[in-house]
Amino acid sequence: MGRGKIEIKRIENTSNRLVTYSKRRNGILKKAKEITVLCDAKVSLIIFGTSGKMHEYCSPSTNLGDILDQYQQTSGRKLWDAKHENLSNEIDRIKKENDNMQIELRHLKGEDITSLPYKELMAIEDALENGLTYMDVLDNTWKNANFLEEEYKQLNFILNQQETAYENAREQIGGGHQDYNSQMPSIFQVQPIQPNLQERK
Amino acid sequence: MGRGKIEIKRIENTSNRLVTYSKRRNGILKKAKEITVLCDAKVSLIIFGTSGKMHEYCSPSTNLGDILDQYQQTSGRKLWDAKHENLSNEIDRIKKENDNMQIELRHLKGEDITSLPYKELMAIEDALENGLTYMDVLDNTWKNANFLEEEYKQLNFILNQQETAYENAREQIGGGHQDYNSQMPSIFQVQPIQPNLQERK
DNA sequence: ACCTATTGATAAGT
DNA sequence: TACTTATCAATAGGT
Repeated sequence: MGRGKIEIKRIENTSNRLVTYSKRRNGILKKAKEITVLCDAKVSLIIFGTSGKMHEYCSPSTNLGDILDQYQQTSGRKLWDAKHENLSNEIDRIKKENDNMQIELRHLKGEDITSLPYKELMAIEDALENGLTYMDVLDNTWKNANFLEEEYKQLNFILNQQETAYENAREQIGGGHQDYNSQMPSIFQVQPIQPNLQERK
Repeated sequence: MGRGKIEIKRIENTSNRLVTYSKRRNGILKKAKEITVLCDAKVSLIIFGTSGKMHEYCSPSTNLGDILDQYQQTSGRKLWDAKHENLSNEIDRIKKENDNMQIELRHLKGEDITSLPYKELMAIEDALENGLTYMDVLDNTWKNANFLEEEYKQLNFILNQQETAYENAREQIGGGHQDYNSQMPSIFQVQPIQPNLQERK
Protein backbone atom coordinates (compact mmCIF):
# COMPACT_ATOMS: atom_id res chain seq x y z
CA MET A 1 0.00 0.00 0.00
CA GLY A 2 2.20 2.71 -1.15
CA ARG A 3 4.57 3.35 -3.97
CA GLY A 4 5.12 -0.26 -4.77
CA LYS A 5 4.25 -3.25 -2.63
CA ILE A 6 6.66 -4.67 -0.10
CA GLU A 7 7.35 -8.19 1.01
CA ILE A 8 6.26 -8.97 4.53
CA LYS A 9 9.67 -9.63 5.97
CA ARG A 10 11.97 -7.74 8.25
CA ILE A 11 12.93 -4.34 6.85
CA GLU A 12 16.69 -4.37 6.98
CA ASN A 13 17.18 -0.67 6.44
CA THR A 14 17.01 0.66 9.98
CA SER A 15 15.70 4.06 9.12
CA ASN A 16 13.03 2.63 6.88
CA ARG A 17 12.13 0.10 9.50
CA LEU A 18 11.68 2.75 12.15
CA VAL A 19 9.57 4.92 9.88
CA THR A 20 7.43 2.01 8.86
CA TYR A 21 7.12 0.94 12.47
CA SER A 22 5.89 4.33 13.47
CA LYS A 23 3.38 4.55 10.65
CA ARG A 24 2.01 1.07 11.02
CA ARG A 25 1.89 1.30 14.78
CA ASN A 26 -0.32 4.33 14.53
CA GLY A 27 -2.37 2.52 11.93
CA ILE A 28 -2.99 -0.45 14.18
CA LEU A 29 -3.82 1.74 17.14
CA LYS A 30 -6.32 3.61 15.01
CA LYS A 31 -7.85 0.37 13.80
CA ALA A 32 -8.07 -0.89 17.35
CA LYS A 33 -9.93 2.20 18.43
CA GLU A 34 -12.20 2.01 15.46
CA ILE A 35 -13.23 -1.59 16.01
CA THR A 36 -14.09 -0.94 19.62
CA VAL A 37 -16.33 1.92 18.61
CA LEU A 38 -17.86 0.34 15.54
CA CYS A 39 -18.39 -3.14 16.93
CA ASP A 40 -18.52 -2.93 20.74
CA ALA A 41 -15.33 -4.93 20.96
CA LYS A 42 -13.02 -5.13 23.92
CA VAL A 43 -9.45 -4.74 22.80
CA SER A 44 -6.09 -4.72 24.46
CA LEU A 45 -3.13 -3.87 22.30
CA ILE A 46 0.41 -3.61 23.58
CA ILE A 47 3.29 -2.88 21.25
CA PHE A 48 6.98 -2.72 21.96
CA GLY A 49 9.36 -1.39 19.36
CA THR A 50 13.00 -2.38 19.19
CA SER A 51 13.84 0.70 21.23
CA GLY A 52 11.84 -0.73 24.12
CA LYS A 53 9.36 2.06 24.03
CA MET A 54 5.83 0.90 24.68
CA HIS A 55 2.56 1.86 23.11
CA GLU A 56 -0.72 0.49 24.25
CA TYR A 57 -4.39 0.71 23.69
CA CYS A 58 -7.19 -0.59 25.79
CA SER A 59 -10.83 -0.19 24.97
CA PRO A 60 -12.39 2.41 27.26
CA SER A 61 -15.16 0.13 28.49
CA THR A 62 -12.71 -1.97 30.49
CA ASN A 63 -9.15 -2.11 31.73
CA LEU A 64 -6.24 -4.37 31.09
CA GLY A 65 -6.71 -6.31 34.30
CA ASP A 66 -10.26 -7.25 33.45
CA ILE A 67 -9.31 -8.19 29.92
CA LEU A 68 -6.54 -10.39 31.22
CA ASP A 69 -8.92 -12.01 33.67
CA GLN A 70 -11.26 -12.73 30.83
CA TYR A 71 -8.33 -13.93 28.79
CA GLN A 72 -7.51 -16.49 31.44
CA GLN A 73 -11.08 -17.62 31.81
CA THR A 74 -11.57 -17.96 28.09
CA SER A 75 -8.25 -19.47 27.17
CA GLY A 76 -7.73 -21.51 30.30
CA ARG A 77 -4.15 -20.34 30.27
CA LYS A 78 -2.69 -18.89 33.41
CA LEU A 79 -0.85 -15.62 33.49
CA TRP A 80 -0.37 -15.34 37.22
CA ASP A 81 2.09 -18.04 37.88
CA ALA A 82 2.50 -20.66 40.52
CA LYS A 83 3.21 -18.05 43.14
CA HIS A 84 -0.33 -16.90 42.90
CA GLU A 85 -1.66 -20.36 43.28
CA ASN A 86 0.55 -20.98 46.27
CA LEU A 87 -0.84 -17.93 47.97
CA SER A 88 -4.39 -19.01 47.25
CA ASN A 89 -3.66 -22.46 48.59
CA GLU A 90 -2.14 -21.05 51.74
CA ILE A 91 -5.20 -18.89 52.25
CA ASP A 92 -7.41 -21.93 51.94
CA ARG A 93 -5.25 -23.88 54.37
CA ILE A 94 -5.19 -21.13 56.96
CA LYS A 95 -8.89 -20.53 56.61
CA LYS A 96 -9.58 -24.16 57.38
CA GLU A 97 -7.29 -24.03 60.39
CA ASN A 98 -9.16 -20.93 61.40
CA ASP A 99 -12.55 -22.55 61.12
CA ASN A 100 -11.45 -25.51 63.20
CA MET A 101 -10.17 -23.26 65.92
CA GLN A 102 -13.35 -21.27 65.93
CA ILE A 103 -15.34 -24.42 66.36
CA GLU A 104 -13.07 -25.52 69.19
CA LEU A 105 -13.33 -22.14 70.82
CA ARG A 106 -17.09 -22.13 70.60
CA HIS A 107 -16.99 -25.57 72.12
CA LEU A 108 -14.80 -24.56 75.03
CA LYS A 109 -16.68 -21.36 75.65
CA GLY A 110 -20.22 -22.42 75.20
CA GLU A 111 -20.42 -26.04 76.18
CA ASP A 112 -23.21 -26.80 78.67
CA ILE A 113 -23.31 -23.15 79.59
CA THR A 114 -27.10 -23.13 79.70
CA SER A 115 -27.16 -25.95 82.20
CA LEU A 116 -25.06 -24.11 84.77
CA PRO A 117 -26.69 -22.68 87.89
CA TYR A 118 -27.57 -19.03 87.75
CA LYS A 119 -24.95 -17.79 90.20
CA GLU A 120 -22.23 -19.67 88.39
CA LEU A 121 -23.41 -18.30 85.09
CA MET A 122 -23.32 -14.74 86.40
CA ALA A 123 -19.84 -15.27 87.73
CA ILE A 124 -18.67 -16.48 84.34
CA GLU A 125 -20.32 -13.61 82.58
CA ASP A 126 -18.68 -11.13 84.89
CA ALA A 127 -15.37 -12.82 84.41
CA LEU A 128 -15.55 -12.77 80.66
CA GLU A 129 -16.65 -9.17 80.66
CA ASN A 130 -13.57 -8.39 82.65
CA GLY A 131 -11.34 -10.18 80.21
CA LEU A 132 -10.77 -13.15 82.45
CA THR A 133 -10.85 -16.76 81.37
CA TYR A 134 -12.59 -19.88 82.51
CA MET A 135 -9.38 -20.75 84.20
CA ASP A 136 -9.66 -17.59 86.25
CA VAL A 137 -13.22 -18.37 87.26
CA LEU A 138 -12.21 -21.87 88.17
CA ASP A 139 -9.27 -20.64 90.16
CA ASN A 140 -11.36 -18.11 92.05
CA THR A 141 -13.99 -20.69 92.78
CA TRP A 142 -11.35 -22.96 94.17
CA LYS A 143 -9.97 -20.20 96.29
CA ASN A 144 -13.44 -19.57 97.62
CA ALA A 145 -13.95 -23.22 98.34
CA ASN A 146 -10.67 -23.34 100.17
CA PHE A 147 -11.63 -20.27 102.11
CA LEU A 148 -14.89 -21.91 103.06
CA GLU A 149 -12.97 -24.96 104.17
CA GLU A 150 -10.85 -22.85 106.46
CA GLU A 151 -13.92 -21.09 107.81
CA TYR A 152 -15.50 -24.42 108.38
CA LYS A 153 -12.52 -25.62 110.34
CA GLN A 154 -12.50 -22.48 112.40
CA LEU A 155 -16.18 -22.76 113.06
CA ASN A 156 -15.67 -26.35 113.99
CA PHE A 157 -12.99 -25.30 116.40
CA ILE A 158 -15.24 -22.70 118.00
CA LEU A 159 -18.00 -25.23 118.22
CA ASN A 160 -15.66 -27.61 119.96
CA GLN A 161 -14.69 -24.93 122.40
CA GLN A 162 -18.33 -24.24 123.02
CA GLU A 163 -18.87 -27.93 123.51
CA THR A 164 -16.15 -28.09 126.01
CA ALA A 165 -17.44 -25.05 127.84
CA TYR A 166 -20.91 -26.46 127.75
CA GLU A 167 -19.70 -29.81 129.02
CA ASN A 168 -17.84 -28.13 131.76
CA ALA A 169 -20.92 -26.17 132.64
CA ARG A 170 -23.06 -29.26 132.58
CA GLU A 171 -20.54 -31.11 134.68
CA GLN A 172 -20.66 -28.30 137.12
CA ILE A 173 -24.43 -28.54 137.18
CA GLY A 174 -24.27 -32.26 136.89
CA GLY A 175 -25.56 -34.57 134.11
CA GLY A 176 -24.42 -37.19 131.62
CA HIS A 177 -21.58 -36.94 129.12
CA GLN A 178 -22.24 -36.69 125.42
CA ASP A 179 -19.78 -37.11 122.56
CA TYR A 180 -20.79 -34.30 120.25
CA ASN A 181 -17.73 -34.83 118.23
CA SER A 182 -19.15 -37.99 116.75
CA GLN A 183 -22.12 -35.96 115.54
CA MET A 184 -19.90 -33.53 113.66
CA PRO A 185 -20.49 -33.43 110.01
CA SER A 186 -17.19 -34.29 108.44
CA ILE A 187 -17.69 -33.23 104.87
CA PHE A 188 -14.04 -33.41 104.03
CA GLN A 189 -14.09 -37.12 104.42
CA VAL A 190 -17.44 -37.76 102.86
CA GLN A 191 -17.17 -35.04 100.26
CA PRO A 192 -13.60 -33.99 99.72
CA ILE A 193 -12.95 -30.40 98.91
CA GLN A 194 -11.52 -31.68 95.72
CA PRO A 195 -14.55 -32.11 93.51
CA ASN A 196 -15.51 -35.65 92.87
CA LEU A 197 -14.99 -35.55 89.16
CA GLN A 198 -16.01 -39.10 88.56
CA GLU A 199 -19.43 -38.30 89.90
CA ARG A 200 -20.59 -37.09 86.51
CA LYS A 201 -19.24 -39.88 84.45
CA MET B 1 -12.75 2.02 2.68
CA GLY B 2 -15.42 0.36 0.74
CA ARG B 3 -18.50 1.34 -1.10
CA GLY B 4 -18.85 4.62 0.64
CA LYS B 5 -17.11 5.82 3.80
CA ILE B 6 -18.65 5.22 7.23
CA GLU B 7 -18.71 7.25 10.38
CA ILE B 8 -16.67 5.83 13.23
CA LYS B 9 -19.54 5.17 15.61
CA ARG B 10 -21.30 2.08 16.76
CA ILE B 11 -22.91 0.15 13.91
CA GLU B 12 -26.49 -0.29 15.02
CA ASN B 13 -27.41 -2.94 12.49
CA THR B 14 -26.40 -6.11 14.26
CA SER B 15 -25.67 -8.16 11.20
CA ASN B 16 -23.57 -5.41 9.68
CA ARG B 17 -21.80 -4.94 12.96
CA LEU B 18 -20.89 -8.59 13.18
CA VAL B 19 -19.64 -8.71 9.62
CA THR B 20 -17.61 -5.59 10.07
CA TYR B 21 -16.25 -6.93 13.33
CA SER B 22 -15.11 -10.09 11.67
CA LYS B 23 -13.47 -8.30 8.78
CA ARG B 24 -11.75 -5.65 10.82
CA ARG B 25 -10.68 -8.12 13.42
CA ASN B 26 -8.89 -10.11 10.78
CA GLY B 27 -7.48 -6.92 9.40
CA ILE B 28 -5.99 -5.86 12.74
CA LEU B 29 -4.61 -9.33 13.37
CA LYS B 30 -2.97 -9.25 10.00
CA LYS B 31 -1.53 -5.82 10.63
CA ALA B 32 -0.24 -6.98 13.98
CA LYS B 33 1.52 -9.92 12.41
CA GLU B 34 2.93 -7.73 9.71
CA ILE B 35 4.40 -5.14 12.02
CA THR B 36 6.13 -7.77 14.10
CA VAL B 37 7.73 -9.21 11.01
CA LEU B 38 8.54 -5.97 9.27
CA CYS B 39 9.75 -4.01 12.26
CA ASP B 40 10.86 -6.49 14.95
CA ALA B 41 8.07 -5.33 17.18
CA LYS B 42 6.66 -7.19 20.14
CA VAL B 43 2.91 -7.15 20.02
CA SER B 44 0.13 -8.48 22.17
CA LEU B 45 -3.36 -8.12 20.84
CA ILE B 46 -6.42 -9.44 22.60
CA ILE B 47 -9.89 -8.89 21.20
CA PHE B 48 -13.25 -9.82 22.65
CA GLY B 49 -16.34 -9.50 20.54
CA THR B 50 -19.78 -8.98 22.03
CA SER B 51 -20.33 -12.72 21.87
CA GLY B 52 -17.50 -13.16 24.34
CA LYS B 53 -15.38 -15.07 21.89
CA MET B 54 -11.73 -14.20 22.12
CA HIS B 55 -9.12 -13.68 19.47
CA GLU B 56 -5.55 -12.99 20.26
CA TYR B 57 -2.23 -12.44 18.70
CA CYS B 58 1.14 -12.45 20.33
CA SER B 59 4.37 -11.91 18.48
CA PRO B 60 6.22 -15.21 18.16
CA SER B 61 9.45 -13.89 19.69
CA THR B 62 7.85 -13.70 23.11
CA ASN B 63 4.79 -14.70 25.10
CA LEU B 64 2.03 -12.80 26.82
CA GLY B 65 3.57 -13.23 30.23
CA ASP B 66 6.82 -11.61 29.19
CA ILE B 67 5.02 -8.81 27.42
CA LEU B 68 2.96 -8.15 30.51
CA ASP B 69 6.09 -8.17 32.65
CA GLN B 70 7.61 -5.63 30.34
CA TYR B 71 4.34 -3.72 30.37
CA GLN B 72 4.55 -3.41 34.12
CA GLN B 73 8.19 -2.44 34.11
CA THR B 74 7.71 0.15 31.41
CA SER B 75 4.43 1.63 32.54
CA GLY B 76 4.97 1.29 36.25
CA ARG B 77 1.44 0.04 36.49
CA LYS B 78 0.76 -3.17 38.29
CA LEU B 79 -1.38 -5.94 36.90
CA TRP B 80 -1.17 -8.94 39.14
CA ASP B 81 1.10 -7.49 41.75
CA ALA B 82 -1.93 -5.71 43.08
CA LYS B 83 -3.74 -8.99 43.35
CA HIS B 84 -0.64 -10.52 44.80
CA GLU B 85 -0.55 -7.84 47.40
CA ASN B 86 -4.20 -8.31 48.19
CA LEU B 87 -3.64 -12.00 48.69
CA SER B 88 -0.63 -11.37 50.85
CA ASN B 89 -2.54 -8.88 52.93
CA GLU B 90 -5.37 -11.32 53.38
CA ILE B 91 -2.90 -13.96 54.46
CA ASP B 92 -1.46 -11.60 57.02
CA ARG B 93 -4.89 -10.71 58.29
CA ILE B 94 -5.99 -14.31 58.61
CA LYS B 95 -2.73 -15.29 60.22
CA LYS B 96 -3.21 -12.65 62.88
CA GLU B 97 -6.75 -13.84 63.49
CA ASN B 98 -5.28 -17.29 63.72
CA ASP B 99 -2.64 -16.30 66.24
CA ASN B 100 -5.20 -14.55 68.40
CA MET B 101 -7.38 -17.60 68.43
CA GLN B 102 -4.48 -19.85 69.25
CA ILE B 103 -3.59 -17.61 72.14
CA GLU B 104 -7.16 -17.65 73.32
CA LEU B 105 -7.31 -21.38 72.98
CA ARG B 106 -4.09 -21.81 74.91
CA HIS B 107 -5.56 -19.42 77.43
CA LEU B 108 -8.73 -21.40 77.80
CA LYS B 109 -6.97 -24.70 77.89
CA GLY B 110 -3.88 -24.10 79.88
CA GLU B 111 -3.41 -20.60 81.10
CA ASP B 112 -1.52 -20.30 84.37
CA ILE B 113 -1.98 -23.99 84.83
CA THR B 114 1.37 -24.26 86.54
CA SER B 115 0.40 -21.60 89.05
CA LEU B 116 -2.73 -23.42 90.16
CA PRO B 117 -2.69 -25.13 93.54
CA TYR B 118 -1.80 -28.74 93.42
CA LYS B 119 -5.23 -30.02 94.40
CA GLU B 120 -6.87 -27.93 91.73
CA LEU B 121 -4.34 -29.13 89.19
CA MET B 122 -5.01 -32.73 90.04
CA ALA B 123 -8.72 -32.17 89.74
CA ILE B 124 -8.28 -30.72 86.28
CA GLU B 125 -5.99 -33.50 85.24
CA ASP B 126 -8.48 -36.08 86.42
CA ALA B 127 -11.25 -34.28 84.65
CA LEU B 128 -9.42 -34.10 81.37
CA GLU B 129 -8.42 -37.72 81.63
CA ASN B 130 -12.08 -38.55 81.96
CA GLY B 131 -13.00 -36.58 78.92
CA LEU B 132 -14.55 -33.75 80.85
CA THR B 133 -14.07 -30.07 80.15
CA TYR B 134 -13.02 -27.09 82.14
CA MET B 135 -16.66 -26.26 82.32
CA ASP B 136 -17.23 -29.54 84.13
CA VAL B 137 -14.44 -28.89 86.59
CA LEU B 138 -15.79 -25.45 87.20
CA ASP B 139 -19.27 -26.77 87.68
CA ASN B 140 -18.14 -29.42 90.13
CA THR B 141 -16.13 -26.91 92.06
CA TRP B 142 -19.14 -24.69 92.34
CA LYS B 143 -21.25 -27.57 93.51
CA ASN B 144 -18.66 -28.34 96.14
CA ALA B 145 -18.55 -24.73 97.25
CA ASN B 146 -22.32 -24.66 97.51
CA PHE B 147 -22.23 -27.86 99.49
CA LEU B 148 -19.69 -26.31 101.83
CA GLU B 149 -21.91 -23.31 102.21
CA GLU B 150 -24.80 -25.53 103.25
CA GLU B 151 -22.57 -27.39 105.66
CA TYR B 152 -21.42 -24.12 107.07
CA LYS B 153 -24.96 -22.98 107.66
CA GLN B 154 -25.80 -26.24 109.30
CA LEU B 155 -22.77 -26.06 111.50
CA ASN B 156 -23.63 -22.49 112.35
CA PHE B 157 -27.06 -23.62 113.35
CA ILE B 158 -25.68 -26.35 115.58
CA LEU B 159 -23.28 -23.88 117.11
CA ASN B 160 -26.16 -21.54 117.83
CA GLN B 161 -28.01 -24.31 119.49
CA GLN B 162 -24.97 -25.11 121.57
CA GLU B 163 -24.73 -21.48 122.48
CA THR B 164 -28.26 -21.40 123.61
CA ALA B 165 -27.84 -24.54 125.62
CA TYR B 166 -24.63 -23.17 127.10
CA GLU B 167 -26.29 -19.90 127.91
CA ASN B 168 -29.14 -21.67 129.54
CA ALA B 169 -26.70 -23.73 131.54
CA ARG B 170 -24.73 -20.69 132.54
CA GLU B 171 -27.94 -18.94 133.49
CA GLN B 172 -28.84 -21.88 135.61
CA ILE B 173 -25.45 -21.69 137.26
CA GLY B 174 -25.57 -17.99 137.19
CA GLY B 175 -23.27 -15.55 135.35
CA GLY B 176 -23.23 -12.79 132.71
CA HIS B 177 -24.71 -12.84 129.23
CA GLN B 178 -22.55 -12.99 126.20
CA ASP B 179 -23.52 -12.31 122.57
CA TYR B 180 -21.62 -15.00 120.77
CA ASN B 181 -23.58 -14.30 117.65
CA SER B 182 -21.58 -11.15 117.12
CA GLN B 183 -18.43 -13.19 117.05
CA MET B 184 -19.70 -15.43 114.30
CA PRO B 185 -17.62 -15.35 111.22
CA SER B 186 -19.95 -14.31 108.46
CA ILE B 187 -18.02 -15.21 105.38
CA PHE B 188 -20.95 -14.87 103.10
CA GLN B 189 -21.05 -11.18 103.71
CA VAL B 190 -17.36 -10.59 103.71
CA GLN B 191 -16.51 -13.11 101.05
CA PRO B 192 -19.49 -14.00 98.95
CA ILE B 193 -19.72 -17.51 97.71
CA GLN B 194 -19.67 -16.01 94.30
CA PRO B 195 -16.00 -15.55 93.61
CA ASN B 196 -14.79 -12.02 93.67
CA LEU B 197 -13.66 -11.86 90.11
CA GLN B 198 -12.43 -8.33 90.25
CA GLU B 199 -9.90 -9.41 92.84
CA ARG B 200 -7.42 -10.41 90.15
CA LYS B 201 -7.69 -7.41 87.91
C1' DA C 1 6.93 15.73 8.76
C1' DC C 2 4.58 16.11 4.24
C1' DC C 3 3.18 14.28 -0.39
C1' DT C 4 1.05 11.11 -3.32
C1' DA C 5 1.12 7.16 -6.23
C1' DT C 6 0.01 2.85 -5.21
C1' DT C 7 -1.46 -1.00 -2.65
C1' DG C 8 -4.46 -2.84 0.85
C1' DA C 9 -8.71 -2.93 3.44
C1' DT C 10 -13.34 -3.18 3.45
C1' DA C 11 -18.67 -1.70 2.99
C1' DA C 12 -22.25 -2.99 0.65
C1' DG C 13 -24.28 -5.80 -2.51
C1' DT C 14 -24.97 -10.64 -4.17
C1' DT D 1 -20.72 -17.33 5.16
C1' DA D 2 -18.14 -16.38 1.16
C1' DC D 3 -17.33 -13.79 -3.08
C1' DT D 4 -17.20 -9.39 -5.63
C1' DT D 5 -15.85 -4.87 -6.41
C1' DA D 6 -16.21 -0.01 -6.07
C1' DT D 7 -14.43 2.94 -2.98
C1' DC D 8 -11.88 4.61 0.76
C1' DA D 9 -7.80 4.27 3.87
C1' DA D 10 -3.12 3.16 4.76
C1' DT D 11 1.25 3.69 3.67
C1' DA D 12 6.11 3.21 0.96
C1' DG D 13 9.20 5.86 -0.84
C1' DG D 14 10.54 10.24 -2.13
C1' DT D 15 11.10 15.15 -0.77
